[in-house]
Amino acid sequence: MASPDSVSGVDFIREIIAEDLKTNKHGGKVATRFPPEPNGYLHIGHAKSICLNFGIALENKGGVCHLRFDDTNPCKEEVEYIEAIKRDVLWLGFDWGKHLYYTSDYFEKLYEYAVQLIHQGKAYVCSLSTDEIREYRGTLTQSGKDSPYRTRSIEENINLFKRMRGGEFEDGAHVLRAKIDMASPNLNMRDPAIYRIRRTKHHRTGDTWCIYPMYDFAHCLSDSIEGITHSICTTEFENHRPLYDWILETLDVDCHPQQIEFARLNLSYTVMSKRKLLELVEEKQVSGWDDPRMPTISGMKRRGYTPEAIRNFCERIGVAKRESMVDIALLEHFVREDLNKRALRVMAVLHPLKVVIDNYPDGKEEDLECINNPEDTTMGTRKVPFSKILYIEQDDFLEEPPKKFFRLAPGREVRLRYAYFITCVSVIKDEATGKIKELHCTYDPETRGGSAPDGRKVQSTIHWVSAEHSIEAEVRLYDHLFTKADPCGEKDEADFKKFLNPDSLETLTSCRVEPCLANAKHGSRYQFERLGYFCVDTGDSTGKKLVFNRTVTLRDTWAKVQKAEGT
RNA sequence: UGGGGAAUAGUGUAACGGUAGCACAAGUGACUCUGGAUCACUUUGUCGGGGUUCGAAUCCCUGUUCCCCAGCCA
Repeated sequence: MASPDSVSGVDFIREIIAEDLKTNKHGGKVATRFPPEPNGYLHIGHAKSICLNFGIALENKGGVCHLRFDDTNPCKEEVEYIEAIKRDVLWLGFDWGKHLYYTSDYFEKLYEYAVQLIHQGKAYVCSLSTDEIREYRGTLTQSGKDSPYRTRSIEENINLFKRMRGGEFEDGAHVLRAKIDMASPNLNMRDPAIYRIRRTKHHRTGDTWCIYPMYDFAHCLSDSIEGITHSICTTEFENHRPLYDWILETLDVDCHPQQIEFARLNLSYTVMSKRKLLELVEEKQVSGWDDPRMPTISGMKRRGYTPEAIRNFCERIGVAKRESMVDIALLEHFVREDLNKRALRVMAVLHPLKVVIDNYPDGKEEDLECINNPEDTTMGTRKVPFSKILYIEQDDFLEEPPKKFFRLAPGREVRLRYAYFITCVSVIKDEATGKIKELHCTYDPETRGGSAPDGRKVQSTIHWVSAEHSIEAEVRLYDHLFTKADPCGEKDEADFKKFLNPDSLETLTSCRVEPCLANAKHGSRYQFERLGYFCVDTGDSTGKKLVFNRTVTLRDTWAKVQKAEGT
């Protein structure tokens, strides 16, 4: 029996938060955080987390969400990533306001906490080597054994820890460990390392430090310092929660946030780990982190996806604990849904086929009125030039049309969108190859604008551009990055690259687009009628050479028919 | 018997002892100057086995499967 005020239909995390609010657990406050490590670009999986954390803050009165860079490992982190991450979060539509933090800002405090732990007899300096520590840790089924350094006196530990900070030791010589339980069935509790020596320049603190806190130590305390109420992370950290809680309890801090774990997002036909994505970037399998085929936020942005579409997607997939694989078709659905409402329609011919209108006067040209967006008439109309010689799509003509093919064929009449009805009268082929070179058609002057006064119907409407007036453009067609829905499903982790899709990028260099596109701005999005959504590439498009990225195709029932017939 | 999680249409996610719902995908039809969009309709599901109950996806027992953990990564 559901109580009338029970929260239902929301995810389990929001349910917990609503309950906490009701019981006044955190004094009515809601503070979340998004804590990326600046060691790579953000991807759609991060978008899920961003929407969750910032979304929760937005939904609750007085709620806040901090952006905190978890920069505790100077070996892997770079400022370039920090800037990229900030840009991507903003682009997605979220704002941390004044709440921008860095774990490195807490290094001094964290050091003091570590000293306090030593004083409490709850941490010690261990001088075992990495290999020895591993040996002493035991295995999943066998308990570990105590380090011989576990019994060092507090004074000795303090002295050693100070000298670690002072730079007296080489990397790896010592490590500070929490003194918990080497027999714990949870390996994270077997005296985890909390500080290690790294004589590496940090991108923010420079050479100030040569010891750096580990994630487990830094994260919970950073949350606590910032007054976070709900620390939301992914399920692989579930095993770390006892340690998270142990540190905050042992140190007796005022603020003890609740860690809650949810399942990370997996998307079909792509990979979702910064390590793997970095590998693709470094091996030049893609042009960079913002390659439009990448599942990164910057890649999707360059591809033409909108923040709204991504947010809608994140909302729709929900939040739960079970491992799952979301169909990339769902993401594409939200992209289409959003773009359908807002994208300007234009005509573009990707694979041009020359068409001569035999009975159209030489040298004549006229401007025909076209609707910019039938979904939104406030977007108005534009004039598109028409003339005797046109280009249509090669796919829109078949010399021997199968039964369900409605487009142009010898003797058949179709409509040129917003223009005239035309009838194909002859086909000119290359004598050597047999390839169709051009079509000759006649037009019906009575059908100007696209409708016939006698009311006769045509089976289809095709798009076109005027040969003389259209401009050349390069168009990049993208397909899934991988050929396999789950490229990481193999036994061998490294095998994912076997499934890289060799056809994920097809570059078309002789496309013809409407003249109105001559001054199209970087990133602006269009629907090329009957083809899909495209945007002006921000990287390579110039005034001299227009470059478009295909964001996503239109739903294509003809393609479906063809597939069903096995052609 | 290492420990920690999770199992609901093809996919994802609701239902918190009371009609298994929603979205995508798939299919059918209507409409259409985009084979687009839109609209209507349809197919498909509670991991297995026991039990409690008038009634179980939900509670109990039991089995199975999948994921995570042996970094001085996060």
